[in-house]
Amino acid sequence: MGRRRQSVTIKHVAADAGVSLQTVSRVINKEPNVRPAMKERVQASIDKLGYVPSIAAQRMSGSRSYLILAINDRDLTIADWRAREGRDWVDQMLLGGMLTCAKHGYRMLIELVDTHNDHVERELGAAIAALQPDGVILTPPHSENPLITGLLADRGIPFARIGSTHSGPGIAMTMGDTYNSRIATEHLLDLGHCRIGFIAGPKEFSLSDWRIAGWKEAMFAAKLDTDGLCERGDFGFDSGLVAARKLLDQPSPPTAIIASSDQMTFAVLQVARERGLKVPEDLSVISFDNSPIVRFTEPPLTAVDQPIAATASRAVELLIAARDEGIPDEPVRVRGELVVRGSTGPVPVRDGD
Amino acid sequence: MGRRRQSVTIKHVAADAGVSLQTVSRVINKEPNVRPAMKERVQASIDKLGYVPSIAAQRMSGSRSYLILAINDRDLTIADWRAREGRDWVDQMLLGGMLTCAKHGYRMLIELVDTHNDHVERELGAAIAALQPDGVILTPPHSENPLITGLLADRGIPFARIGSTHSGPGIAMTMGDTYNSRIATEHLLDLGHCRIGFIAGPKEFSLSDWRIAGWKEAMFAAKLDTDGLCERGDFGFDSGLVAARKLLDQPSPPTAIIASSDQMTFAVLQVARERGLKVPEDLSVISFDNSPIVRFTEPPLTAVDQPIAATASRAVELLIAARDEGIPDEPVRVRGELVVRGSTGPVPVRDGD
DNA sequence: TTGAAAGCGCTAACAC
DNA sequence: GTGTTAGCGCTTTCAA
Repeated sequence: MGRRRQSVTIKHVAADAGVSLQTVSRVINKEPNVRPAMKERVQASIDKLGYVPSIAAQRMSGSRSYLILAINDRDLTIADWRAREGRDWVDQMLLGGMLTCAKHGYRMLIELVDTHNDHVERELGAAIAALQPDGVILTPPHSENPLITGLLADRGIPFARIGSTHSGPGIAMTMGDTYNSRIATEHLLDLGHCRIGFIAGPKEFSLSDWRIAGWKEAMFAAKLDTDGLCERGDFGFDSGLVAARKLLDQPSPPTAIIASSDQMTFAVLQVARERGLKVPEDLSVISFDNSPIVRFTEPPLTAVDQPIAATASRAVELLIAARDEGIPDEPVRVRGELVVRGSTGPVPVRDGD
Repeated sequence: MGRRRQSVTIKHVAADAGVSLQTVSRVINKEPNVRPAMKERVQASIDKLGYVPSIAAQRMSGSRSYLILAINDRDLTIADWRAREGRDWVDQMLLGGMLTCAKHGYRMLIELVDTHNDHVERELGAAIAALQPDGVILTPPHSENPLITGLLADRGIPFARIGSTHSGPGIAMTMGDTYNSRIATEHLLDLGHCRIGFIAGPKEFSLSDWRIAGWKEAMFAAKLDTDGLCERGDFGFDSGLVAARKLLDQPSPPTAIIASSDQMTFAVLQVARERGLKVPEDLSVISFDNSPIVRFTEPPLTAVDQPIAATASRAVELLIAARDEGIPDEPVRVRGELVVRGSTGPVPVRDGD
């Protein structure tokens, strides 16, 4: 195989343009203090020779690595991939992240890290040491893992915490969970629903409670009661079954249910089917996530779309800008939207009312 | 921000262990000619200090970059991501590729390249120059683009051509299209079907014809006629409609149809619905791809599963091994399998027969 | 505004 | 078996 060397290096360009390496470097990095004529001459050589700087060399000499690391939970991600149930969280991150990276000459690299592991630090530390990324994007549940945020802060690497509003190091970002939950609730209120149940996610995720807050906000604004209308699940199907049954077993059951994940919403659908409740005639249902499959259920689900791509894109921009401009000290909010499909309808008229 | 330096370098380890840099390097790279006791001492220092080599530095010194580049078609990939229709081609590549990379201390990086572009070479050349990957995975339609394969061959970078059996540079790999198509056909033959239609992909993809070949093999083996039973589409829904109508408009229409993509299969389903044909009672249908959504149609589709993860994983292994062992000169086949669901059934008994 | 020198962290080549 | 030297391609000093 033989050792591979860069075919065109900064030296070739310098020789071709008849200038020093330094001048070429200045042109590459768009530094000031280069006479336009000089700049043009160097650029011409660059184009002629098809020169592209080696990021390894750039990184070596203490400059940027042009790498952004997107950290995802290993087990969750692999489980999703293997399940092949159409969840496209990773794809949406790539869509938003990669394209924005490309715009700035950066690359995005996905790294799977096991949160529930004693060696989180070792794992992440190794990735950092090996890759020397210029920025890191953390997704839940990593975003609020102090071992991880601490490590990154120590190393002085800019990072974004998606799904976290804590103050502290890094860029706090949310996908507008409170807002999203509120507009979902308002959609149901507009349809005349008064008893709106909510199936929340687990406490470990901050966003679980933000979503509850959005729902309560809307309910309180409409002067409606929320007692007994909130159950918790773990985002999974089975937990959704339990929660849905609890909600619908009440003497005065909800006429609409918002569930904090697609899987839990599927569970609501199943429980409704078991009890002969038609969706949306007897029960309206709204899902969170809006992953591809929600269009293939019967009926297709009205769902809160998580703006994953937009958030990843914004994160990349902020991370790249962090070098020169620092990071915002307020949480950055990227709002989602409600996609109305067939699972929500007017409140049913109750027999005997 | 200040320039970030590696916190623990090979020097620290060398100093801690009281040996030369070279010895540490030898231990890292598992080279022979290091006395076990020495090796142990060095390893102890590595562990103690939590040392991880910088891949930038490794790459700089003419060694490996520990990077594998997976090239995908830009437009197709972005369109899939935006459409959010659950196609998980990229995820499956990551699943197979990333995990196998990780096993060997490599990383996989996705790069989007526009095939139908004059600057393919410039685009890919830039990625190569910037990243200096140790290997490249090409997917259709890049796999058979001579501009791309030529460039890679020139640069001496090992690469895998998925979906290509051409001889020539690089590792030719297939996902067993002929075989897959044959077993799909045989499944239908076992169910008693004799008139089995086939909707192929476009000529630009070699695999289109391999699939036709597999279907014909099975049909010929069963001494059945294939005349007028093969139409071509472009993998898209609309082309599937046209093809399905042509097939079903015949005086003696097929009782089963195999379509070369999920979208074209959906089209078959729709045409069947239009004509009041029940699936699978009146018409059996088999899809290629087995992307997540095929489980959500009515009925769920019997489908040929493309072993994307397994192929990516194998590609990574071969690419990493290429450095020391060279590449296989025969095409590497990774076989898919037929996933039987609800869209295939016994041949219908025709009225009046 | 430009250039020269030093060094980033590591490995290949060679010496011992 | 182990150490020494030189150099990868680039950017950061600093000098002119």
